[in-house]
Amino acid sequence: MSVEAVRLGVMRLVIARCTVDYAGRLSAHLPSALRLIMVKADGSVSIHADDRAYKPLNWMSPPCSLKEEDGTWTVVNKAGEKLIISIEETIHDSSHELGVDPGLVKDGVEAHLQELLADRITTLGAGWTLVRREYPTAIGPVDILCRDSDGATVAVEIKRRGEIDGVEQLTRYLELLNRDPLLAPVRGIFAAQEIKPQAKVLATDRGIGCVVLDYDALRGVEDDKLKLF
Amino acid sequence: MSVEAVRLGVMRLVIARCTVDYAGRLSAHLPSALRLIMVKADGSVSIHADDRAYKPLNWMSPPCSLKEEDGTWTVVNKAGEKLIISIEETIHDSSHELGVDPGLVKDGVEAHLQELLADRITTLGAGWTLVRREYPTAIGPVDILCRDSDGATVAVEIKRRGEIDGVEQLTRYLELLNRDPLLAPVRGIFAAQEIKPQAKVLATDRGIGCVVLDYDALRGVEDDKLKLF
DNA sequence: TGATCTATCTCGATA
DNA sequence: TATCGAGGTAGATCA
Repeated sequence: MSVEAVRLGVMRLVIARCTVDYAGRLSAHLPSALRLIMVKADGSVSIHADDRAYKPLNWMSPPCSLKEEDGTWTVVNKAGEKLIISIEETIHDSSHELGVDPGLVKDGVEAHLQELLADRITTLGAGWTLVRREYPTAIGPVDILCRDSDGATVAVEIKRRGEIDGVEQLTRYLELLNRDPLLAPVRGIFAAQEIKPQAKVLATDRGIGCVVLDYDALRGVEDDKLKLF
Repeated sequence: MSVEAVRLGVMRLVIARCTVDYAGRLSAHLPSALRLIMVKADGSVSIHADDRAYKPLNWMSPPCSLKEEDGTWTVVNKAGEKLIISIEETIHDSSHELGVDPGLVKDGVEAHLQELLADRITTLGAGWTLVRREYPTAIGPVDILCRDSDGATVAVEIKRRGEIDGVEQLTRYLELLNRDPLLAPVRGIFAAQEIKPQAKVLATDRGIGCVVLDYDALRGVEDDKLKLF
């Protein structure tokens, strides 16, 4: 296997005493200390201290290129951001071929909530009917457009966590939809797994209804429904 | 050194073929593959594939506890979130004592922008004067309150990147401030290093002025000023 | 402890 | 390519 292939195909783990400077969207400096330097197969570089699971102390996202010279590593990307690592002492240096990761399978995000609620629109009220999901408007799609038991139009904004900007977003949709004589009057429902107090106050103040969604209950209803067939 | 001290004091790097399941705020599953498992001194655990510098495939933030049993690692936190790692084959396993990191020194964030602009408020217009930074209101502090050359009150909202929710925020401040007869009429300025088109459209539509800040120029002015003394 | 806000946010979808 | 929105956002700050 060529050197190039090796450089592109492995994860390299270096434990070293180093200083690091980042110059890009901001300037940042790390004083000398022992850290983990991780170079991945895609060329990305990250520097970890011995705490925090998620965020590296410093990093450079791919695509970027690494030049190694006399214990000074220079990582640059297309935008001209620069990460300079000065290695003072290397404690450990190993490389490992991992191959391509099959990737993550997720469940329980907003898109799924939208599907579930659209399929079970009567959760919002008996006799309610779905007009459509992702109802298009000039300023973006409304999550769900439906009609209540009286045939009045209702716009539903769905969030996993309901905060103030979600209410603002729905307010803009309602303003726009209410200009359409075929739809008006349109009222709003703000639906989320969790609604922050400030968001609830603002929504209520604007005549927007709030609904807290129970993901497991919605899914349970779905499962029950599936069992019937 | 006791076993407990070792477990608490080192970073452990394991390269292993594993499957991972996370159950918590959502459910997620990683099929079998070779990955890096990193256990840090604070007890946090992260799982990395051989790409992307910043974000792990899966993780558990501290504080959390790890139980190791028959190749099954179970990481739980106080909220009841769970990360289950099933190790099938271990390729590498090393531990390294790093010590406490001295931490990152940063420059160029929003707080600094606010200081700079407050110190150089005439950047917004000749004859403008600062009333105060972090002007308190019932719904939170206004970044900068100042007066233009005619003595009219101006509220300034500062962001590094100006997006639509920043305009909404300033709008709420203006609505409130304009109820105060000692201040009214108050107009708004939306100031940011970069203003997104949608934010600019919304601001303009609401009679809010937009100013793009040049961080280096602001700092340069400061530096020049400092040189005079 | 809870609420709010920033971030070198990252990352993906989309126009 | 630029923009927009979601995220197991995480992490910090302040009440």
